[in-house]
Amino acid sequence: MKILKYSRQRESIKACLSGRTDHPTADMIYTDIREEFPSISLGTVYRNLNLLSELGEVQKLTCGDGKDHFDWNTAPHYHFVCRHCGAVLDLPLAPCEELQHQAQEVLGATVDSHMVYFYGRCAHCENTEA
Amino acid sequence: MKILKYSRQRESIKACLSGRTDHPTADMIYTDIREEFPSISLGTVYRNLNLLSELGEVQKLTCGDGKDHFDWNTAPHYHFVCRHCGAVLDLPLAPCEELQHQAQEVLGATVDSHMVYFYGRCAHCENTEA
DNA sequence: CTGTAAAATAATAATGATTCTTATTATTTG
DNA sequence: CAAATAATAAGAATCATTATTATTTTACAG
Repeated sequence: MKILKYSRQRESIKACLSGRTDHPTADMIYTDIREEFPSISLGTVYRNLNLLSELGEVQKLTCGDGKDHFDWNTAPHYHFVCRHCGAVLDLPLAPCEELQHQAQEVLGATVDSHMVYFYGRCAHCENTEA
Repeated sequence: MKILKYSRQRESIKACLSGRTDHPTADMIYTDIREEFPSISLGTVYRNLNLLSELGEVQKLTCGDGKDHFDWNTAPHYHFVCRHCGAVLDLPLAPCEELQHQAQEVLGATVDSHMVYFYGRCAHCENTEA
């Protein structure tokens, strides 16, 4: 495999992601980082996010809104997606390992991970708008 | 709401989807249907699939491979995605309603559905290639 | 039947997210 | 420091999907 070299841009992406809990998209991270690196390019953000996700330092979420979201927390956990405002929230619930074992049994496949997405209206949207 | 008028193309899309269990993408359905309707357009396939999914006659799956897949079976059930060959399989497991209730409790949100995707290597890939 | 209004279509342009290409810059190492 | 190579910025290219528009179908009333 390829040798990784240090880059300020990659560090900045990591710092950005570790500092937020809102599961930003590549574009949101790009917007954020341009404050510090006005010349960073969106391609760099994408390349590094994919690299980090392959290295297991970051988790990629495909929650169904057409964009990839990124999560600094690589521990298995579930997510909720608000159909109204688009927010992606962490669920303070222990992931069910039993489910994964069941899936493996029933399929005769090797199952190494699973993702759970809940959909609905978040508490905030429930309380503000009709 | 808009009144639906009959269309051979839509019927053909429904027939195609109901006749397969491999959760095809819009493009796969397009390829299939062109045998019967050589002049059908991809936009028509997309428009009808989205229409059917809004009507709840079809389920849209976003399993993380960048394309939407479609499922004739609208009953809640889980899916497995083979990271090697890309196959999307149904899981013969009862979905866990309890999970959804837990999610709702813990979030104070209205949760109306959830999706579960398992990832790994399917039995077929496990047995054929290294 | 025939005319009319609404819906659906084919063709194709447009969009949005993501990936790729290339020339240049930064980091590491001898 | 200088060579080797990874990472970058800029922008072109790609892929999936959605929007536009002129034309064709469908439904239905007279």
